Amino acid sequence: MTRPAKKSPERMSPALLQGVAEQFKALGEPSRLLLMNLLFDGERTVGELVALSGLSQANVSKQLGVLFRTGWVLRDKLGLNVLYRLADDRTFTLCELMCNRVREQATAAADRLR
Amino acid sequence: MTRPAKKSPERMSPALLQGVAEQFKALGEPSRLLLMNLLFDGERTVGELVALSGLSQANVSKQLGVLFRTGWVLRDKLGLNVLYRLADDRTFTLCELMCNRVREQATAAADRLR
DNA sequence: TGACTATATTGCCGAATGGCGATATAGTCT
DNA sequence: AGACTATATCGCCATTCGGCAATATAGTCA
Repeated sequence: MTRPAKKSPERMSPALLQGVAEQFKALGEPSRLLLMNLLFDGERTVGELVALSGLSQANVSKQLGVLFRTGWVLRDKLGLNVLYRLADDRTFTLCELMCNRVREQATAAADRLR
Repeated sequence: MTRPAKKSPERMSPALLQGVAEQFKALGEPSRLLLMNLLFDGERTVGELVALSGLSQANVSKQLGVLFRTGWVLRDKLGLNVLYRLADDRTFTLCELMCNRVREQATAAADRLR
């Protein structure tokens, strides 16, 4: 091995690797991302999210469950309703980062076709 | 609806939603995350990644293909070898963000058990 | 109490996906 | 050319997972 080969910054433990992967995976689904995006506006009940998203009630409830278990959203019971809201400020940073990436890739792909 | 209900900042288009989801999904797998982590040290050939990761050659090649197609890594042929390297500086920011999240969740969970 | 409403859960199915062994491809060396 | 090496791809299997219809749960109201 004659190439530079920087010194390792820090090897991620298998457990951390698994944990981080779960976080990413939770956001790696358009339906869940849509729900997160709707929650950018503020807290919403499940019913509101069903109406706004066009997804089925069962599906919305299921995907919210995933987001809740992975710690991306919080919930409060309010009478019959359940209010969901974003749990982490970093959500905005994250999504902006990814959106920029996707947009850059799109323009790069467009340039490649010229 | 009597709750605040902020004005929508911006609705993500279905295409953007899909694109962002693909980005997240690509990182939502421990094996791929491990490869990315190994590439933090600098560029590596497939063979080196196989040795360092403990994954099979076929699997490493496959997962690198996913990371390449989603734009997370770049590759250069060098004789018989193929050198892979990270394609996006944001990778570091992203992983740090997620790692912090996971660590916070772990300590929070630990506190909850006291 | 019983009727009603909002949400969660269950069972199911089809599609997508990670991993493996085997094989194909492409580049190197003599 | 032929032997060899590094990487990519293929076919397969087992598992995971999104979505749906139906049902269960829990809270409200009269």
